[in-house]
Amino acid sequence: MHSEVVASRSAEQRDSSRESRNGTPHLDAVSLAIIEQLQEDGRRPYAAIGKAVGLSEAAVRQRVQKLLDQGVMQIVAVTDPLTVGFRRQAMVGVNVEGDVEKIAEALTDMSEVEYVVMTAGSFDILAEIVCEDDDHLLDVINKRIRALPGVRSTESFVYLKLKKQTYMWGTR
Amino acid sequence: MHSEVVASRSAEQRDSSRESRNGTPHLDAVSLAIIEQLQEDGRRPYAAIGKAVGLSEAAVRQRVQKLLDQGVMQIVAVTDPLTVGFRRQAMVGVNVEGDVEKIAEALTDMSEVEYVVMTAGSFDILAEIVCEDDDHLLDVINKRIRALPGVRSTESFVYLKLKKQTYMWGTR
DNA sequence: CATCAAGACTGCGAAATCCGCAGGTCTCAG
DNA sequence: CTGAGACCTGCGGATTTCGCAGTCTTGATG
Repeated sequence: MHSEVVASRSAEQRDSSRESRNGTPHLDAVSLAIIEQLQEDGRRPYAAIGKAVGLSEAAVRQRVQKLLDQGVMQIVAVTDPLTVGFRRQAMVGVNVEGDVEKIAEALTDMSEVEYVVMTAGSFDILAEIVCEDDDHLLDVINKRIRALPGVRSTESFVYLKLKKQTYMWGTR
Repeated sequence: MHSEVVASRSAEQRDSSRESRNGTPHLDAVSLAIIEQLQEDGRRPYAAIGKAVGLSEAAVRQRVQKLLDQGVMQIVAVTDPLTVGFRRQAMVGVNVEGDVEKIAEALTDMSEVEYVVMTAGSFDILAEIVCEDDDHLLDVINKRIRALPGVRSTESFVYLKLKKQTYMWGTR
C-alpha cells in the first residue's frame, strides 16, 4: 500500500523555485502528486495529502500555498453553467489580422469570456463565452468581439450539452 | 455591508430537490450564492460562506454536500497543463454522421479527453485533449478519434498559450 | 574552510473548522 | 389530524488548520 513518492530529498527536490525558460516555476514530482490529490478533491485535508505523498502536514500546506500564490493552480468549484440553469454558452473561433496577442488580451478583459486560448490551425484564438440568454450571446459576439479592430472573422459553436468535464490529467 | 441573500424562507426555498424538465435539480438563490463563494475559493470555510449567504455553518455544509453528491458542482484544483510542463493540448472539432450522442460517449471514455461538448454549428462535437507529447497527440487524433465509426471528419487546434481560465460566472 | 543566507521540512500547541446528531419548523399528502 | 420529507439550527467532540520555532541541506562568499 501507501503509494508514497519517495523522492529521496537530496535529488532535484530543492529546486521548486527555479524557473524554466518560459517563466513558469518548475514543479517537482511531489508537487505534481499534491496537485493530483487536489484534482480528485479540492478540499482534501493537508494531513491526508501528506500521507499520500510522503510529507508532513505543514510541508503540504506550505507547498499548496505557494502553488496558489504563484498561480500555478487554483482550487475552485466548477459547474456546468447549462446545468445550473439560466445561461447560454458558446465557443467562438476567431481569426485575426495583426497582433493576435492584443486581441486575446481584449477577449480576456470581457467578463463573459471564461476561457481564452491561442491556437495553431484555422483559428488563431478560441474563446468560450457564458451568457445570460440568446440576446446577450448575440450581443457579445456581434457587437463586442466582431467589433474589435483586427478581428477578421469569427465562427460560433453554441453549446447544446456538456458531456464531460474533468481535471484529472496526471491521474492515469 | 453583509450582502445577505435574504430569501424569506417561505418562498421557493423548499424546492431545491425539485427537478426541472432536463432532469437537473433546481437551484435556488442561496445555493447559487454558495457556489459563487466556492468559485472564488474552493476551500473557504463553511462558517464564512454561511455568514455571506445568511445560513448556519451546518446548513451550508449540508447544501454543499448535496451539490457535490448530485454532481451539480465539483471542488477541484485546476491548472494550465501547458504551464505545469510536459504536455501537448488541443481542441478537436468533430463531424459525425449518425448518432452524435454515441460518438460523444466514446470520446468521454478516453482518458486523454478532458472536455466534451455537443454543439450547434459546423462541428457536432468539440473535444479538448491533453497529451504527453506530439506523438501521443497524433496517435489520439488519428488512430483513436478518426477511427471511431461514424466520425466523418475532424479538425484540430493545437494550443499555443492559455490566456484565461476562470470560473466566475454569476459573479458579475 | 568557515560562515552566512535561503529554502524546505518537521514538530507542536492553540485556535478554528469540520462533523454527526438531536431536535424544531414548515409543507404536502393521505 | 397525522406522518413523511426537506431543510434548518445548535451543540459538543474530533479533526484540521495555522503560526512559529528549530533543524538540515545547499550554495555563495570571504
